[in-house]
Amino acid sequence: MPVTLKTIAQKTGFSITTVSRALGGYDDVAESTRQLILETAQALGYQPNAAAQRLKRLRANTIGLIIPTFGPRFSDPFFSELLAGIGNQSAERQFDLLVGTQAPGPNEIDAYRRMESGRVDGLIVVRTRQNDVRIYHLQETGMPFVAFGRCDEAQDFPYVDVDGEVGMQKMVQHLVDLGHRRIGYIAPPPELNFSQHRIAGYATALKMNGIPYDAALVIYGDLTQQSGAAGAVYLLGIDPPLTAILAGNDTMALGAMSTVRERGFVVGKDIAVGGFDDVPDAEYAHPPLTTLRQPIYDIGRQTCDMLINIIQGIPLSEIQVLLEPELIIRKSTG
Amino acid sequence: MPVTLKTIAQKTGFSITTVSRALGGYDDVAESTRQLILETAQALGYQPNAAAQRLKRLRANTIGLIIPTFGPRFSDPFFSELLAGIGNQSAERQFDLLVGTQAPGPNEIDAYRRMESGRVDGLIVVRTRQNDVRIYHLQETGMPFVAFGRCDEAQDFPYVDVDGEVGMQKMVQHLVDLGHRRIGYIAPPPELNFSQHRIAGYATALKMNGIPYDAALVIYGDLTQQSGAAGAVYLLGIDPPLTAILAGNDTMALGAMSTVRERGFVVGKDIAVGGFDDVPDAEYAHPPLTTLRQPIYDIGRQTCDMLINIIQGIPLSEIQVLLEPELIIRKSTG
DNA sequence: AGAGTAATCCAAAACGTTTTGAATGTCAAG
DNA sequence: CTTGACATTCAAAACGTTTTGGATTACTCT
Repeated sequence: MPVTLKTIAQKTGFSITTVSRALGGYDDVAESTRQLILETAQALGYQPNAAAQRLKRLRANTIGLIIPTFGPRFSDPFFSELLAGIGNQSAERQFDLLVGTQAPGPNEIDAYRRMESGRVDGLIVVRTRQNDVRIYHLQETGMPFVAFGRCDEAQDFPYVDVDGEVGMQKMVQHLVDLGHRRIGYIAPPPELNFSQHRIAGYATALKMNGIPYDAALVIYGDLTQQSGAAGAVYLLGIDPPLTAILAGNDTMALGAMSTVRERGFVVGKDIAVGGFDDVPDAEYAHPPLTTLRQPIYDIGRQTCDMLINIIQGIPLSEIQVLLEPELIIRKSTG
Repeated sequence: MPVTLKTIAQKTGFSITTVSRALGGYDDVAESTRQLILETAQALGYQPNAAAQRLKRLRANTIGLIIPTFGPRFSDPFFSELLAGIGNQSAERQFDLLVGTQAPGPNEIDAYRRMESGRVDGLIVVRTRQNDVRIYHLQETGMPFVAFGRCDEAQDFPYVDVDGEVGMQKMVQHLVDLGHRRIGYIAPPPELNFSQHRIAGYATALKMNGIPYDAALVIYGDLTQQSGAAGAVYLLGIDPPLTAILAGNDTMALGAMSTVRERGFVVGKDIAVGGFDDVPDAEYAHPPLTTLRQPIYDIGRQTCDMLINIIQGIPLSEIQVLLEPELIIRKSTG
């Protein structure tokens, strides 16, 4: 028998209207009345019914996030940090966080559709892709969303991201400054928007240093540690030999490090390795990984904040936020 | 202007009642009527309003999970897998998953309270502790819950867990069979219920092999890689020297491996290292980590299933499930 | 004394769905 | 022809909250 406004009304002798107005902070309730009602509500442990509020207000006060979990062995530190940021910020803004788990594929759109019909007021979209069907769907339905990931030429939407191009330029420049000229790159999947920017940065920096871009030194991974390990197997087999391997994210870089060591090389001495993200594992890797820091937790908070502002009709100071990653030099590059 | 039952009613000429009954599968609607209503609903893209359904049914069709994210650098592969299991199963059972992020501490109970008031029908509790205030709170409020974690003597509730005691016995026996007699242990925090079972298993197996239990060879970590690394620093400083280091979870074991290598030892040759969990990182570590496998993804699915069954009044075949972990022997023990 | 204003309180509608307890029409049996 | 049963459809209540548009009373000013 949950406590409702009716319960408090019966207990205090005021109407449901007065109780609602007292609890809601309206100024047309006598102070003595308000105090009595507040004390009674507190004593009875009253909690407003979320369903009733949402029905009346036509608002869910909930945001949605679908994590692209690719399978039972899903493990990506990126999402741990992101979820921590989003979760903390949504709680701070008094919004609920509805989480789904669905990898890209034929069922992906269904997962997004299931979050509709009054369940969420907006969505955070991660790892935006070229001609992303999720984006088209959300734009078509008018569902508010903010992306952690850039848009491409065909789609335009609010986002937070880091400038992968600038970041990769810094990383390549760092390696060139250390004397490297044959630098391999394990790129994220090409359909991901940020992949192209990171490859562009890699290519531009090589060019700026008079080093020809060689497509043979680039292999695509799928952001997992295994694909990084496999990518390094390929890259280490190239002749003339490479002296550095970069990866489009830390997880692949850590995988690449495993292969480098497995092949008998010393990471940072024989082969330099660099990543992107600066997930916590990067710092405690052996050796610690040189990487480009994107503040994943803060980005989580920021995309959440932006989304809730859009939902609440609060104008954004910036609709598209591109952050500059910071080069974190650790022992994996010497 | 969302499509409602009223819209369909106006379009088809039937009442809201008939539309609701047709869509709800009642058998007192003429077949031709039902077909017309279903087709119209489909054509209009009708989605039932979740708030209205929940208000009327007095049910949220949502389960809650609060992830103990300890800070902005939160990264625990255990929760990635767990979330994937819970998320997939809740979608399969057509329940929403509400996620909060809150570390243990003074605000923890508030996070649980915020999930009440009609927001969720039940909760999954992870990493149960001695005299867990969360458990007391949920039992007091009558909120259904299932734990991923055992109960202690003072509390009794439905759970799924792995038998840490049996697991650690297998791991210690494996090391003893390899000739190890001085085995250090980096234990999880003592207040966690599973920590005691794992220490008990470690102590029992030593005793069964005639090796005295030495409290000086046990240090507590906090389940993070850093605490594993620091624990190994302590353990490697013990005289006479240890030949093996065990950790209460893989993440600490991986941290310990870093320290072992940093000190110039060869993991698996000079110092054996073993963990618990078998998170994906364990497999791809360098060297791959010997560990005890608990099927985290499957446990996620199972705790979710049990919780939804409790919510729906479906009797559980087993109220407390204790699984036997499987010893996965990899190169980190030689 | 009367009129106007302000303070305080409340009834009822509304949100969109589900369910109950009907109403209505048709058909068959007596 | 009448009655009862069955099939099909529907009005209204209910869920719990918020908000609108009042009603009532008291006080002040003319």
